[in-house]
Amino acid sequence: MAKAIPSRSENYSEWYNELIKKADLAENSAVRGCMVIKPYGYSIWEKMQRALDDMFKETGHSNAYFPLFIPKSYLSKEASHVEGFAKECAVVTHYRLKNAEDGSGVIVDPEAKLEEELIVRPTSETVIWSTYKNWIQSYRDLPLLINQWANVVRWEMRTRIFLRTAEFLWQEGHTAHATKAEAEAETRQMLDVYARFAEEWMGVPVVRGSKTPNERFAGAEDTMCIEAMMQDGKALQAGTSHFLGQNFAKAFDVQFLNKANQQEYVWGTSWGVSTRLMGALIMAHSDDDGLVLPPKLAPIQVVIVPIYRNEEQLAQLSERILPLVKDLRKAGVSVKFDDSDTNKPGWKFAEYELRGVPVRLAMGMRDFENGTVEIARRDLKTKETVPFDGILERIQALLDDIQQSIYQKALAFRQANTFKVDTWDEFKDQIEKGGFIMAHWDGTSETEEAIKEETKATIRCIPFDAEDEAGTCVFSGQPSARRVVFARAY
RNA sequence: CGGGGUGUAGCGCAGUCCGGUUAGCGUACCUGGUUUGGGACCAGGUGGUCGUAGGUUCGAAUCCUACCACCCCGACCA
Repeated sequence: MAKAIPSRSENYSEWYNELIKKADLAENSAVRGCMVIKPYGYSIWEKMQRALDDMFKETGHSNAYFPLFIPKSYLSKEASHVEGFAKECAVVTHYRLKNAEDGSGVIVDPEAKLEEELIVRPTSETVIWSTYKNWIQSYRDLPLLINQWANVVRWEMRTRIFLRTAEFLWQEGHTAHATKAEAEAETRQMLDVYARFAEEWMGVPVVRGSKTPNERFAGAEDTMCIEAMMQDGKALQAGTSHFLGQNFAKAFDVQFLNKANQQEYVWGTSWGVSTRLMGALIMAHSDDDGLVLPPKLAPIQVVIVPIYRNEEQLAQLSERILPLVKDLRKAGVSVKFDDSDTNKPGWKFAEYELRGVPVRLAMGMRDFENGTVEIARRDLKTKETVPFDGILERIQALLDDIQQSIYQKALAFRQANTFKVDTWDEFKDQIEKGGFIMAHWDGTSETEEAIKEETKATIRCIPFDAEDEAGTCVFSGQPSARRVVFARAY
């Protein structure tokens, strides 16, 4: 058991960290808070990118690229925006190094100070809206529907691999519209895209809703989000979509001439998901034996392990297996035939389980003679011996089944850990046990902050699907019309 | 950024308190042989700026100072 990882119940965060290292997803770098995403982890991210990018294109968006550096002055143009980000910005002040005169190494050349400092983007609203000003003159230029795949930097005090890193990868959509209604519809449309991606691709059920004013994006009029529950009962914000109103249009003077020949400010949205989704994927499904990946995002969907004593046996097995490999690839299934003789079958079984490969086939001489093959599924750790004939169809059906099954399991977990709570004592008691708490809230920031202060729980969102239900605030006793989701969050 | 902990071979660790042969163990890796249906076995080997930089000392992994990174708790955080 050379590569065993700690159990979830023993130490959840150590389990998370070790799993990421052992499954070869990523590692910490020499730079504080920054990570190296390793090939196996990056290929999962690439699959996420591909699926999301397709969905963005289907909804009419185009990709573009804006600069990494933002002039300092841009950041101050939208008041609440700068307030939200100022404390965590990396700043470029010089553009040249030189050798120290005492030979001690390289130093920043004091003569190469920048006239105006550059901010490494924490998000790109400012640089993009300053560009949109030049691109938009008429209602005919709208809507402007743009996405960019990029890295951003936020100088976080406390980092956690994938969940909160100083530099992370993401996509950020930035759109401009002629009307408020259109921008609002876009905000909701992209949130729904994220929810569909989380549920159908990642197998992670999410709650859709709006943030409270306290938790809103700096510069937005409404922030919608999807919230997922991790296996320790904590919430993870998995994606956000912001209705920006005319805030950035006004800050960067982006106006257009409407059909009636009148100048109007445009309406904006922005929306993003990041490599944090990798953290969500890991924490939602994986177990004490390692990663559990949904087939739609698994870099290797099927691994085939031959069990042989000598070259002749391997040749025989290969002759039967290789056509299957070819057929699987033709059917769009990513498959690895691991005929390496560097490790024994037992080692390979454990290794591919650690890496979360959804389906494993094993074939030895016993199967070869019986015309059978052993098929195992990662999520349930079950295996059975089945006829080799028809295995292709069986694999495809099993991949579909696993995709559904891990979603259903995560959904059942969330349902079992979501509680309606009506008294403050009950609230304090339940929050210690974890999970989502559905409770009434009086709608004030004061109450929200007081609850956070006392319990570390935040309002994750005001869910769209909450039913109207008259009640009283769990903290203040004031009247409330519907329940909101409280939880401790990452 | 405050409190606590850690940093020694690719990985996991001992040694540090109380300075003193050539810095050790497990695993991985290499070679040969035997093995192969759940992380094989035997034998022989390779691999170390002891986190970095200074200092104390005849002598530093060990003592002192500063810095860097990681982990846990807090503050901060869309």
